[in-house]
Order: sequence, then C-alpha cells, then structure tokens
Amino acid sequence: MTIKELAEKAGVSFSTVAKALNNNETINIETRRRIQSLAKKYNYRPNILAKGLRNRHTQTIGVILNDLQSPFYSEIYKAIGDILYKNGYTMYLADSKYDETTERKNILTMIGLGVEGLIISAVNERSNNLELLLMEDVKTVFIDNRPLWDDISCVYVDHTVASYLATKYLITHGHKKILLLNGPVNLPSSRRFYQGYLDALKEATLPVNPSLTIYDSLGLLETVSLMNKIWMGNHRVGLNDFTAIITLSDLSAIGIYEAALNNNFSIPRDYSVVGYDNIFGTEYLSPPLTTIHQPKEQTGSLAVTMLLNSILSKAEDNFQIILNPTLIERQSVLKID
Amino acid sequence: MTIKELAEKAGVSFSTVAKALNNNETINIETRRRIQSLAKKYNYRPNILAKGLRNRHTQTIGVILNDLQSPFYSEIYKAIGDILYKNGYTMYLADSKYDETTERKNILTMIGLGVEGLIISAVNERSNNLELLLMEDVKTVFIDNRPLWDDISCVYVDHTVASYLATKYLITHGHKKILLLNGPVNLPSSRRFYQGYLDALKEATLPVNPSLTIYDSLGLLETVSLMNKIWMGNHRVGLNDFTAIITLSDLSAIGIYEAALNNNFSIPRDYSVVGYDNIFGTEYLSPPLTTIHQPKEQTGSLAVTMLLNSILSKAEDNFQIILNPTLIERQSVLKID
DNA sequence: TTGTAAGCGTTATCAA
DNA sequence: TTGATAACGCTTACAA
Repeated sequence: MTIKELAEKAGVSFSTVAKALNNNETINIETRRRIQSLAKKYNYRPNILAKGLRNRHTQTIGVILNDLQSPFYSEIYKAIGDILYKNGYTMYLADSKYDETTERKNILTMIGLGVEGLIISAVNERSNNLELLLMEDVKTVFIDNRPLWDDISCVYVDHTVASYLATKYLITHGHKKILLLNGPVNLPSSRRFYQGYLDALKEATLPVNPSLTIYDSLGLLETVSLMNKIWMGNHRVGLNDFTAIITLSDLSAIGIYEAALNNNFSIPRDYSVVGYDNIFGTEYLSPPLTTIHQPKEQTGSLAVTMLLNSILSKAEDNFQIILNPTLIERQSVLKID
Repeated sequence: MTIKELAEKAGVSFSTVAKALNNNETINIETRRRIQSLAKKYNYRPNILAKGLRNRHTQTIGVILNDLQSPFYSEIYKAIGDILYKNGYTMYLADSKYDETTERKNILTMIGLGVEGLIISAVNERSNNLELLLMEDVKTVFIDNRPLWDDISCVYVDHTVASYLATKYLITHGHKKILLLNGPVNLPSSRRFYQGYLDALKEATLPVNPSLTIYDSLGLLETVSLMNKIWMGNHRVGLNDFTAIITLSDLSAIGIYEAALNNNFSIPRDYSVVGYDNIFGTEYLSPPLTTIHQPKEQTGSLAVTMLLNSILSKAEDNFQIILNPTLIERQSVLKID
C-alpha cells in the first residue's frame, strides 16, 4: 500500500495524501481525518527507503561491535536497543570479530544503508577505518575504548583505574607477586591497563617483575591454554612466581578457573583471581568471582543518548565520557599472611 | 560520492557509470576498468536505499527476538550474523521483550525498512501479528517455537523430547517426586514441555502429582522468589514433596541455585536440578549444571540459510526443521537410593 | 559502445 | 485547500 494507491481510494491526488499523512495543516481537517483512517484501514506504512532517500532520515543507526555473543557486549546493545526503540529508531548490528577488514566492510555497509549514526567499539584505536569515519562525516560514538583523535564522542571506562583497583585490592590482601594477564602489547588499552597495575605496585613500594605481565589476546580458550602451560611448568613464568592473577576480562577469568580445575589447583586457596567486566554469571561461579565492574548498561545508554541528541539537535559538540569502574568483592581472593 | 559525481569525473554519462560499476558487458572493458578504479579512488559506495527502492533488494533481513541479552538468543543471532555477513547481508535486530504490541511495532518497522526477510521468535504462537506477517507476504522463518499454521518455515527443538530426556534421567537416578517449573499455562510450548514430563513418568509407571507442575513465566528473578517461597514453606508445594526439579530454562535454573543458597540447601545433596538450553556459563556453575542442550548455533544457522535460500532462489517451499535436544550430564543431579 | 529517460515511494516547492 | 512537479540515487529498457 503506497501513497499513490491510497490516493486512488481516497479520490484525491497523491500529494494531498502525503500531506494529510504528515498532518499538514494546509489540508482540510476533514480530508486529513478521512485519509488517515483510510491509511489505518489499509495498513499503510511509509516506505522508509523512499523516505530516507528523499530526506536522509532513515531512523536507523548502526552498532558495530567485536563479539556479538559476549555477555559484555550484549548488555551494552540491549541498553542501546531499548532506548532506540523508545525513540522510534532501529539498529543494524554487526560483528567485526576484532578484525580490521571486517570492521571496514561493516562501516561501509552501514553508511550505504543510510544509518544516521554509528556506535562502534573500534578494533584498533587508530586504524584508518576511523579516518574513514571522520572523512565521511558520520556521526559516531565510540565505546569501550577511544580513538586517538580529540574531536570525537566516546564513552568508555578508565582501564587504568580498573587495574589499579584490582591490584590495590590484592595488595591489601597480602599479595606481592601478581600475574597480570593483559591484552595485546600494541594496544593503548593494554598500556592503560598496565599503567594502573604499575601505579598500585609503586604506591605500595612493591617490586615490579616485568616477566609477570603477559601480553596476548586472551579469550576464554586462549587463557585456558596459557594457564595450562604455566601450571604444567611449560612457561617462563613459574608456578611459584605469583600468588594472584589479574586478568583483562571475566571471560578470561573463567578460563583461569577452567585451567585451575585441569591442574587441581583451588581458587582462591592456591591462587587468587580478580576479573574485569563483571559479566552475567560471574556471581554464580565457584567461587564467585571478585571482579572489577564496568557499567555496561550505562555505557550503552549514554552512548545512544549522546548519538540521538547529536542526530536530533544537529549539535556539533563532542563529548568524552569516562566512566568509573568499581570493585565487586566476592570470593576468589584469599587474604594471605 | 554518487554515480553522477563519478560520471563527471570520468567524463561519461551517469548511466555508463552505473553499468560499468555493475560490470555490465556492454560497456567497453577499458571504460569499465577506468570507472571502477575511479570509484575505488573516491571511495564510492552505492546508496542502498536508492538501490532498494528501485529493485526491492536491500540486502538486509530483520531478526526479532524476545530478549537480546539472554545468552540463549545471543548464541543464535551470533550464528545468524556470521552467515549473513558472508553473504553480504546485514541484519536489523529488535527486541520484543515477550510483548505482543512491541512485537507488532517491530514487525511493521522492519517491513517499512524493506527487509527481504524476517527471522522471528514469536511471542505467541497464534497472535494476529503472525497473520499480519502472512498477509504482508514477508518471507519469514520462525525459530524457537512455531506458529499454528502449517505453511510456514521454522526451526525449533522439540520440547517434548527435552523434558522427556530430563525426566527420564532423573527417574533413572532414583527420583520419583519431580517438581516441574514450566512456562505460562496457555502456551503450546508449555504444553509440549509438560507432555514429555508426563510421558517419562507414565513410562516408568510413576504417579503423576498435578500440584508438582508450576506454570509461570519464570525468569531468573521470578524463579528465585518462587523457590524462596517454596523453601521457606510459604507455598502449596511442600519441602518434602519433591527431590528434584526440572526447569524450562537455565536462567531459571540459576535462580534455583540462588534460592538454594538463600535457604541453605545444597544442590544436588538436598535437591537435584536439571536445566534447559545449555547456555554459556552453566558448565562453570557450582555445581556444574546438568541440562538439556539446545543446538542454538545450529538453530540460527539453519534459520538464516533457509531464509537466504528462499530469498535468493525465490523458491516457495516451506520447511519445518525439528532439532533434537541432548542431555548434558554434569553434577547437579544426585543418585538416590 | 554509450546515452536518454522512466520509475521506485517519498517530500517539498510552487502553481492553481 | 488541493494538485502538479521535481528531486533523492539507482537500474534498466530503449534509442542513438
């Protein structure tokens, strides 16, 4: 059912119908009513493609993340979807799988699709994908991490604070030899995560053992195999080199649990663990995981709200919102001597 | 950068450019090459809105589910997204939150957006939202459950088999009094879930106690409060009326764990539990949850594949694919006398 | 081999 | 108060 067909039924011109549907005051109120009820009757819905083509207003945004399945991200886009829905918007969702080529394709697809804005968790903080974004002048909000440009909108939590919190907590529980499972070495976010660890160590005037920081891209499975290596004595890090572990994600923390099981170690009796993210389920692990909470829902809702504001008001301001992580104390850390 | 602008740069007509970009053989191979490299140089991407408007071919599908955040669904649409990406398609994702009005809005939005097809986990198996879908003649694949019409495509797992498996497993472990936490009483899927439970009980010539089946819409939190009621003695079901629990979802099983903790009961020592879905994380619960596995990834990939086939080949066949659940034996069930 | 023109369903401008 | 018309960016007969 298109405007034209509706016009036939109503016996008026199609442009009259168009105006009537948009409640244009210049159209006689009775005509308007008549046409509107006709529209309802015939289940008329505007073709958003045509609308979008005409006035670049598709009521859609794109959300590009790195792992659709991860509970971390799903909490974020859940929040995004909810707010979008309330505002009559819909989202495209795409998964870059931590791959720059895929990310670029996703960005280009979204632009071609006519999205009015983009929320993206960038694979890399300075890839030329991001330049593309700026060049094409797409309204975008970065989440989870932030690119190296200044003039952008983003909302993310400060990894330095997170690892500082985790490290300090372990130190106050008597741990002096702390293994840090960090992200890939070249990533700014890994640098930040390391920095907080360092800060807390220095603050406590504890020695920093460089070999106790492992840089890798550690998913659940990767962590299992890394920790298996370590705990089976096949790694430069020895079994007694550390009493506690800080890791970059709860998924990875679950991997540590798994490896501990494999090697008959008990958490926290043999090793303490602090995770990061506070994803769903960590409270039900055995033992419940002590972790650093990221306000994921808030990240999502702040990001859409910012984006929607900028779309709707056409304001050109950019905001950097830095959220604070908090420590969630549960039972994966042992107090020692 | 549009076709017209490209045409200016290339010094040819815009329709020549259009054809060249589509690799139309009637255009001189050199012209084609020249234009194509020009397109690359200027970062040209077709406007999919215009394309879609012209030839109803938006390369998008809609996915409408009931809880974007649930690990159950996220595994499904992860699989959907992957296959879509490989085929150059993108998905709109929307959350109906188990609400029919929201579902209807979502469906209408998607249609207006020009999706070529829909994958939907319907709120209700016979709402008039589904009639709308048929009426509008949108290619759709139903997942998770199936509407009551015959001439539809769907992929879902047989709940009867699932609950049969769970019940039988408990029976062989010596349980005779089994509490069934079922979905809302009016839902066909609840009926099916009940049926399997009944079948197994009858097969073992065990008595069926109707009061041991509780119908409700049981998320994690709702289950916690239900089980708290029961275990604190504030429910018609008594503490000793059952030794084991079968529940309609792992999320709900986690709720049981939580309530057990609250009431100082041990699983499986005091009560055995069998879940349903086998969502991520259940293997790491304490104790690891014995549950009925739903092939979620397969559900997703079969659903998109069917949809894509029907879109691409324009075939009009409909398929009902019924997947089989399997029992995952872990440690939440105790063998008793 | 290339170009012209119509049309997809809207909105918006201008004329009637 | 209503209607005709052009335009958004693209595809595709058909004409040149």
